Amino acid sequence: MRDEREAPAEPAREQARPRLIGRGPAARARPLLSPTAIGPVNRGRVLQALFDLGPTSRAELARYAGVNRTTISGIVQPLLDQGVLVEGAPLPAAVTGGKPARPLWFSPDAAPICAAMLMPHMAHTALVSLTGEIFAENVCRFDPDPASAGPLIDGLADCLARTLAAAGRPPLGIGVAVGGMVDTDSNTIVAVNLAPVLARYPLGQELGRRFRLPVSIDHHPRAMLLGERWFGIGRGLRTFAAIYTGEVLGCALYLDGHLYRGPGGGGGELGHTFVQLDGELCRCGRRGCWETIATLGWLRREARAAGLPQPDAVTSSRLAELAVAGDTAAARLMDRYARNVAVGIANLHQTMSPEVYVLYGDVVGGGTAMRDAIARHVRELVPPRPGRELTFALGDIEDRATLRGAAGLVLSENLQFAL
Amino acid sequence: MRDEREAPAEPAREQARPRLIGRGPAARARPLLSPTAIGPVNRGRVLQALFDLGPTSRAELARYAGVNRTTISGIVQPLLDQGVLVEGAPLPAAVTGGKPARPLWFSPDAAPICAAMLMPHMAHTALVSLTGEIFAENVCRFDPDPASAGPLIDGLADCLARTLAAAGRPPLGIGVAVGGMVDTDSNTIVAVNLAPVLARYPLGQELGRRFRLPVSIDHHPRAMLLGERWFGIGRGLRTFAAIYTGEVLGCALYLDGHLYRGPGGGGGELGHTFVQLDGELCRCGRRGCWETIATLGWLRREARAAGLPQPDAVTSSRLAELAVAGDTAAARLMDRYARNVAVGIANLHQTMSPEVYVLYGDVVGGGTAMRDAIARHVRELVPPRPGRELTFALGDIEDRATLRGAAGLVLSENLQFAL
DNA sequence: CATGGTATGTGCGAGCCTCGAACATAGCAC
DNA sequence: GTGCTATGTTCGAGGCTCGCACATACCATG
Repeated sequence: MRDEREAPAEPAREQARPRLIGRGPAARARPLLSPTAIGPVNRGRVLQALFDLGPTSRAELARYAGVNRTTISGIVQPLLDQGVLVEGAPLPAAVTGGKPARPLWFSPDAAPICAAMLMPHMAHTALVSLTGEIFAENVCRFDPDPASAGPLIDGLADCLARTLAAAGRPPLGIGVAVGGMVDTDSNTIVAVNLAPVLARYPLGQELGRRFRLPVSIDHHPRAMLLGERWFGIGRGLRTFAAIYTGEVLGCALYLDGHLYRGPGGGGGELGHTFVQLDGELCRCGRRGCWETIATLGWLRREARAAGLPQPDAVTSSRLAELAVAGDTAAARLMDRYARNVAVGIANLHQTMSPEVYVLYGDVVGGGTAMRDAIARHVRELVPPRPGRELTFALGDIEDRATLRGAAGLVLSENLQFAL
Repeated sequence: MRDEREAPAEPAREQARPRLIGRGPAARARPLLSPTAIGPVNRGRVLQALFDLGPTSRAELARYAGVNRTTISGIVQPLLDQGVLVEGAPLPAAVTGGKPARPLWFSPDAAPICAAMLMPHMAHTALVSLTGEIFAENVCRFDPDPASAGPLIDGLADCLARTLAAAGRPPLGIGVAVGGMVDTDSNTIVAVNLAPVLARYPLGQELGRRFRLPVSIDHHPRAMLLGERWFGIGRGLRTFAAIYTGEVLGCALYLDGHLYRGPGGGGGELGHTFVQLDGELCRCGRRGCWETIATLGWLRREARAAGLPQPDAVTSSRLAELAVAGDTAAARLMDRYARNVAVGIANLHQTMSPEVYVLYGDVVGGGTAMRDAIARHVRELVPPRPGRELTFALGDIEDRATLRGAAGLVLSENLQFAL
């Protein structure tokens, strides 16, 4: 345990340095800006703006970014020459006249991104174009309970190799969304439930060695969030959250224009926050975690208690069907489930107050009815704050969202120059 | 209510723009960098580094920031000429020889910052030097339950005027820490408990008009956090949290090198997150908020139930005294209180995982015993994450921390060019 | 069909800022 | 005194954006 010091009572400054806490010896300031750094940064920001706006002319981009048109031309021209961008057909001019604008957009022939999801029981790989299309998909299933990480990694690598073979040109990089804890500083898997052999596996390094491409890995809710940020509802938003529901709960945050990764890639482990201190025993050994009331485990126990048919196969999707068919017990259970999910979202909202929540996993099966129920409960559970609104959206189906998210990892690495 | 859309199933891009959610018409990209912008940004970062490191030579700053020595000289020279910085006595050279370094530090004659705290019952103003010293303090008390905002604002303004009269040169600006909700976009008070007349008062604008100085306002936990970031334990940390306890709970977050302010200045309202869904009724009308178990209200009710003397005057400080004196009931209550405080911190930790927590308000009175108890409970309530450590620190006494924090608001405005 | 109006995209020189190399400075050790 | 080391400064080179002027392309009107 590190020493725990108190703020001094004496005038602060004399021995300023010894009082610093928690800084490694290699601590570095945020680097200063240099004229040469401007280029890549601005190129990244222009491309971000393109993602956020869709096909856009140079003049429009200049207005959006608040810079001179010539600046945009200078940034964009090399990208056109390299074939990253293409110039679309001239748009009809506005009624007021003027030279018609030529929108810029990503070339279908630009380098794609190789995306992968790695789950305990399967791997799924694909190429993702800069326009968000998914192609060259490959899937492989793993034996349950493998004795070592080898077979899983080999399976994933085979899948990746097949997918990469379909790429016309070398992709920008490989992004992997992992169904478990990931240390994003070291590109290493920390632990995967149901696949303990993957604990501490240096996945980034290993894939980089095999394929000679930059590799970005992260855990899967964060990847989904980035998929949304680059290709989905998150485009142009400054602050939003992704919530994954199902057997477990997951969460990721986009705050103030940046994916939030806590120290060592922590943060977002909302499933084990307390919502009922003396509640049910959780898998983590504590009582009353959000996971004890907002996962499929809870739902199925309650479905059995309510006498629903096939309680162990109940999902939000099934509940919604039953409710539509007039099963009032199912409708009641669905509402209670929605409220339980809403509790965790409400707590998150009080803590960080993002503007938009994107829901993934099981609750997506419940459709708009489920989404609206969750939204209603969250609004009821959060003290009103005048002028602030809340938006709830249903995310893509799981694999699609995750693959796009894995691609988003690579994009973020390439475009979001930290500064 | 805003419409709530789903991610489309078709290839994403064609009608990209209509799908954007939650963007005002004036949405702007992060601005591009320009050569002229580099100057102020780098100056700000060098000054930040000075705050973080204490008195430091040009060469050391250059190493820390990873830039050429000449660059630092170029940035620092104008600041020396203006009298913001001064060159200290040459430090003895290292054993290995070399020209002795001349550390740079803030001049005692540099422009100070005018800091204020505005609470329902009082105002407290002071000048804060760039070295963190507090002087020219003034205090005024308000009548309870005033009929209008006028007298409160006049009282604050009088206080400010007296403090400003003591300043040798015009201060950098006025920072105000407000004991209530603040909209930092509009520099307006949203609401203050116990002083409803201040609701929606445009404090920033009014003080700017009266004193012709830049004004920054924010709610007081966030100010305290910034005080720590610039003058205290937070120097050089990338991610930490401030937790205020007492009659109410407050919280502020410094994430990845930035103060977190949610949309419209929201976020950090941890007091009304649920920790016991069927718990006590909270002032907010909901049940089981953290505030129902981790404030002085709870503590005093329990003190009465435990038969402690003068239960309505119990504080952490008093509890600690009793416990030291051998009162086991007090010791037990103190531990329960510490655990209740720890619950909210544990939830925050799961959500954002900051490295360091600085505690303010009532629990500071409980001293290291209280801090250690809270630390122990948090560590017990959070699933372990290998390699991550948690640090707990006691903050300054309240007014001091808050005034420095108010000064920190102005510094952040001046130095932390958003970018 | 010619003309004026409007908006887009492109050269060109100016200005800002950092960088590297070379140099002056100031202490230590022998 | 001589060599060594590290700090701080001088100066020219290079990267990037900006404003201005200009070519281009379409509309509306008479």
